Amino acid sequence: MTDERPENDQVEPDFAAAWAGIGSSHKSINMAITETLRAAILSGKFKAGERLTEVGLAKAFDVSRNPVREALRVLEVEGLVEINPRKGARVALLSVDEVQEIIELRAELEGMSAKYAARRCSDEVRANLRQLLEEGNRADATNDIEVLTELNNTFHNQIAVAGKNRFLVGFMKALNEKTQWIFANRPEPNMAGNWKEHAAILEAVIAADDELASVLAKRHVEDIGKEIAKATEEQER
Amino acid sequence: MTDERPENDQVEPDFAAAWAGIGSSHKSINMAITETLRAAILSGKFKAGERLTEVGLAKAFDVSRNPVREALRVLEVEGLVEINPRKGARVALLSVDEVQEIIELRAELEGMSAKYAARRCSDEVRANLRQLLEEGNRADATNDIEVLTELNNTFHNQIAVAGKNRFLVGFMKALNEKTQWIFANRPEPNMAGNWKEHAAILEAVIAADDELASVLAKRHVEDIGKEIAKATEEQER
DNA sequence: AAATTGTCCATTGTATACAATATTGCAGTA
DNA sequence: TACTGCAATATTGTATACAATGGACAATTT
Repeated sequence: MTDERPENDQVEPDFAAAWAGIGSSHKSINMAITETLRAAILSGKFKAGERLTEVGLAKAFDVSRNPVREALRVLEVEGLVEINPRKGARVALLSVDEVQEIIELRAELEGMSAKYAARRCSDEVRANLRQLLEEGNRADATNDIEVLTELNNTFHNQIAVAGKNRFLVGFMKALNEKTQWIFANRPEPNMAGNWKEHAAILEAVIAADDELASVLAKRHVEDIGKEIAKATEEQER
Repeated sequence: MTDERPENDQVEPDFAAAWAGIGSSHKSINMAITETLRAAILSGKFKAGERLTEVGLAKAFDVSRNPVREALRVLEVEGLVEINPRKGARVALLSVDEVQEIIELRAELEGMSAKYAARRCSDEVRANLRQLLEEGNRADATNDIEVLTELNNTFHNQIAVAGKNRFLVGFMKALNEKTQWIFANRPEPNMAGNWKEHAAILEAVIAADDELASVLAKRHVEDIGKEIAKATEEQER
């Protein structure tokens, strides 16, 4: 090719503007559909195994089939959709074994994240975690469920990010989404005492006690797994 | 009617034939393109950061842009391609930090896999691992590089599968691919003694010594990381 | 009745067409 | 020279069209 491209072609590192979609780069339809579909699946709006026809979705979104197809391909890679060539797409199914495997892996990764976070978080991140801890304690004291579930999510994300491994963050995000999905397809489990565990982990991370943070985080996810198992059993009856 | 399809209706593993459209009733073009592109990127046929225009690829494959677009979306989720809305796709870049993070995470996951494999592998799997060990030892003794690199790949996969966690297998596959990619973009590192480490891990797994297997596997990947670091340094000069 | 075949319809796979946006090249100006 | 404005071009985003496949079901055969 004649065209030798200069290497300093990087995207402007102004995240805020890019994120807000202010500049020229607004979201394309296929991305919007991907996000909407993902949210719909994770929240249980589509039943597991339900068929997802391209025309059906295209009509629902009032777009052509192409953006829908692209979204489905993406969601397939993410494991939320299952595509059989020339047969179509369905919402993926999670077997009981797979649920266990998700929890098992998440427990390990969450422990790893907490370990790294305890070792690596800067003073600034530490301050953020402290603030998160206090907010959570307040919400827990007043039993503000709404705020608590919100803080629960930010908790897991902050720990992961503080661990400073982008790929670990990505994997954890995927597994967290799947956990959310599992919950959406089961009777609401008992989340009482959940924040107490989060608080203990946060304190360990803030204190830079990597070993304790790791053990607590791992056990925390295993506890979640037990709740899921219990909920699953009850569902079977 | 006129053309009776041959009874041996299996998917022909010969990519050329499938590409020619002979067995086109099974593999769709977008999948074939995804695989071809993935292999091309991982093997370094495309330079990191290189632009991937839809029309360019479509012409190269002699297809329309749609299958190419779908392939690019998939590869983006896998982290091999970077798409900027309305600007196009390029081969993703791995920073030095990201390379380190990949190795760090791979080391942990490989250790985890080995641990699980040692605990869980059935007698049948154990027998397979024994066979793999012997084959590898033979190839190592005769210094058969070709066979060794092949066995290296099967080694990592077998350990992962023996760990009996599908999601762990998936994550490891992604990280292994990225490692392969890293190697493709750097001077060939020194792989001598590589099989020796594999053999030690296999022996530990076969002996159901989970702790040893875990430590050895983790260290093995860390050694690979050191080789990469060394190769990177040399490249900088 | 069971198995087989043929036909229709729903759906996916791919190509083409057009619209929207980004990039490039260049004329004109200070 | 350096720079701005603007047209020309390249490229992506989306819609539509058509071909190919698969499944359901009636008609036919055994």
